[in-house]
Amino acid sequence: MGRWEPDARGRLIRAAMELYAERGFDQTTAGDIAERAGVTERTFFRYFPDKREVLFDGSDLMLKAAYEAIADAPADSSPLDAALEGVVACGRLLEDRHEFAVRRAKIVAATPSLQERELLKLAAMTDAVADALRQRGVPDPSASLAAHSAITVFHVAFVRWVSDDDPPDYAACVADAAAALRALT
Amino acid sequence: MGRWEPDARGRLIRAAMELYAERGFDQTTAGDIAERAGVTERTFFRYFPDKREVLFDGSDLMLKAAYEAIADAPADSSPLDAALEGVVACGRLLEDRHEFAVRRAKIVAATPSLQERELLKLAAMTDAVADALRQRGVPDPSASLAAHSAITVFHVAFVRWVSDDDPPDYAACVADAAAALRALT
DNA sequence: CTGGCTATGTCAGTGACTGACATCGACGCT
DNA sequence: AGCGTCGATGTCAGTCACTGACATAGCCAG
Repeated sequence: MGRWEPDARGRLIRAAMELYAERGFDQTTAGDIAERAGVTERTFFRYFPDKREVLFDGSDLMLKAAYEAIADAPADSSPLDAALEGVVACGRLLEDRHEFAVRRAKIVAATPSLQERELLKLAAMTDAVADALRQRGVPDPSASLAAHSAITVFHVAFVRWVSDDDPPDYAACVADAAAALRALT
Repeated sequence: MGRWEPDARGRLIRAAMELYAERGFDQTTAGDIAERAGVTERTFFRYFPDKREVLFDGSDLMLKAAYEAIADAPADSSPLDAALEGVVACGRLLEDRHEFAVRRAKIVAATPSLQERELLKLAAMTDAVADALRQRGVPDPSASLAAHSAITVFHVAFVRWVSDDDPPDYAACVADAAAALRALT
């Protein structure tokens, strides 16, 4: 593998999480992270296109999971129900990592620049969900609106899941949020 | 006023729009914008905290407009209806400036980094709407979900308003999107 | 016409990111 | 064992976003 220890990527992610939590995102330089991970700043930027992306490593996995879950949803599901299947599938990727998610969420909440990136990832998920719905024959603007609604549910459920002191499981948060959404209209 | 011509801020905004459209956001330096506006790079950063913000000048006006419209909504409106009043109020700030909005939207669509900022502004609007709803006594998670739904409507309506060749008025786009949203459930 | 206030200019510095090039270490081939 | 290749890393120099400290120019009040 590499020149020294294996898993430079993993070491960089852990080092970044530690440093962002200890002194804050803005007070951490790329060089700091690299040093703690035992590599060079240049190597950091070979693994991650920028300082923020290091906190969003598995996000493309969630995209795929959502897309596939929607493709596999029962043919007679409503657009919103199908989209919510995607959200639930994403949730399964999170269940095991509650503590990690909480630590990460605190860092993101403290830094507008990281919130921007998080919102961009959510927008990418929205697009993926909308595409998956169109693939099932759902026309616009229903596809787009159902996608936005599903991601809203995902978002609201996620916020509750990481901020509640006594964490219910993520699927329950999603179910509650979805029910509350339907109650709105 | 200033040392030379008045309205440095306006000149900077116009210069930035031109340059971003001509060569793209990434190919434009802050110095380029300042030069075209007849000031120094340093002065640019006195008016705007960063290169992106120059495209989001009136966004806090929309925040206030939304908040106040929701506060003034009829007491018996449903949370979602009240939130949509806020969206309609924002729309009134846009009606006159369709051409500007289209040019701006093209620039934003071409640049992920600007999309991030736009999403952050939408998130700020979501928070403002949710606050306004809570002020009316709407409890969470309904306030949050209604706010997200209203901003979804705003967003979907806006995208249609700036991409349709034959632009209907913004209020109509909002009404259509809201109706489609209700039809989802 | 003088002192103060505000918008601007100047300058030096930090840090994110990039491209070009050198080097190291593992692995396969002979 | 010796050799060549290749991918991961290091080194270096450069651009540009952004910031703090300080100088200066026009304006207005007295």
